[in-house]
Amino acid sequence: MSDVRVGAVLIAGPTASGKSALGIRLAQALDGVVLNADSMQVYRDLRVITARPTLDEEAQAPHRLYGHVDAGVNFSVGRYVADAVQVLRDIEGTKLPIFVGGTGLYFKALTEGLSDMPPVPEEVREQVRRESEGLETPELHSLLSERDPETARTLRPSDRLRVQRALEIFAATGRPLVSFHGAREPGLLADRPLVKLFLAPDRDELRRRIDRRFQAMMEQGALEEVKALGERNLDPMLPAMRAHGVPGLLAYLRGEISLDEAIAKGQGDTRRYAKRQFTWFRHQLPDWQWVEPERGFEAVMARINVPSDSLQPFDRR
RNA sequence: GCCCAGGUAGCUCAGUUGGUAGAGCAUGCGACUGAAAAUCGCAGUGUCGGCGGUUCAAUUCCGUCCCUGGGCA
Repeated sequence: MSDVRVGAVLIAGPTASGKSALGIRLAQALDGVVLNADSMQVYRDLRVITARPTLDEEAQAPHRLYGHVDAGVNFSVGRYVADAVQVLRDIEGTKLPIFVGGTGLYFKALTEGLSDMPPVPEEVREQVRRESEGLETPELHSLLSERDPETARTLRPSDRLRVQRALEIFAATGRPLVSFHGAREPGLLADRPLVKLFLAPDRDELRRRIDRRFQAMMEQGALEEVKALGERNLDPMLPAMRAHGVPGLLAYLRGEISLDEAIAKGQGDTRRYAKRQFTWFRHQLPDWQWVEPERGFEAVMARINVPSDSLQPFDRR
């Protein structure tokens, strides 16, 4: 019987590819816990608009790292990994971790690790942000060139977010961002046998599903959810405020665009994102197994190779 | 029926004082180390509404027809 040597199952794929349902099914079949690996489904305030599992779905299998963060928090990969460490510690030896999500960077951090960089204090972030206000991105880049030419050379002068991040790290540590690169901490899951699956639906079909799903979200109360979020008057730069659908629906609530335009924007943002997800996984995580979504379950079971009547014991080393 | 304004990339439009055309968006491809559902780079495409005429040369000028929008009747 089962001398299963699987430390974790990782399920990725573009939005609307059926990952969540597969996660639940696998958790039930393998006595596992579904761990979120999606940068937006962590936010408490957003459930409908991020297609986070419903209460009903969460009741069908243990779920962790879903909706555990306030929308006012500037969450990040670093924090995500820290949270994942905790959860993994909790369930170690009792349940099989099944990571499910669409955020490639989170999966990469989990499997390949991040460089050890000190967190940037909030004051420093604020200071850098205040300094960049009103400055064009290329001007920001020249600023970086003066302080940290080494990192500046590696960045496009138009890439505002990365330029800003480099400025923050330099302000916080006095060291070039790139000086931290190279050595990575070992990934949280680095030493375990993993089953890594990317659900790859047909593009045209995916596009249709994305559009349909957005409509369904509207019927399920997406607008009310976004309205409540808007009433918190959070900084529009916060990640949660950027979730697909949120900017458009907020603009609609402010009377700036029509509801149809807001919906079209949400759908378009999601479609373009799905395309980037294909690119990310194809090149950044090339060793993942790509399967059609319908074949996800059997693909995992085949790799795990457990007789279906004795799914219990796992050797997780 | 008459008058006016239009018909150019998948969409919205710019342009060529006559030498076969371009931006944004969309699409495709790509980059990616603490905002990653973010941020950013590259690329393609056109019977320039149809048919005639003038011209060495017409998407551009002329004629005519068709279509769309507005106005008048």
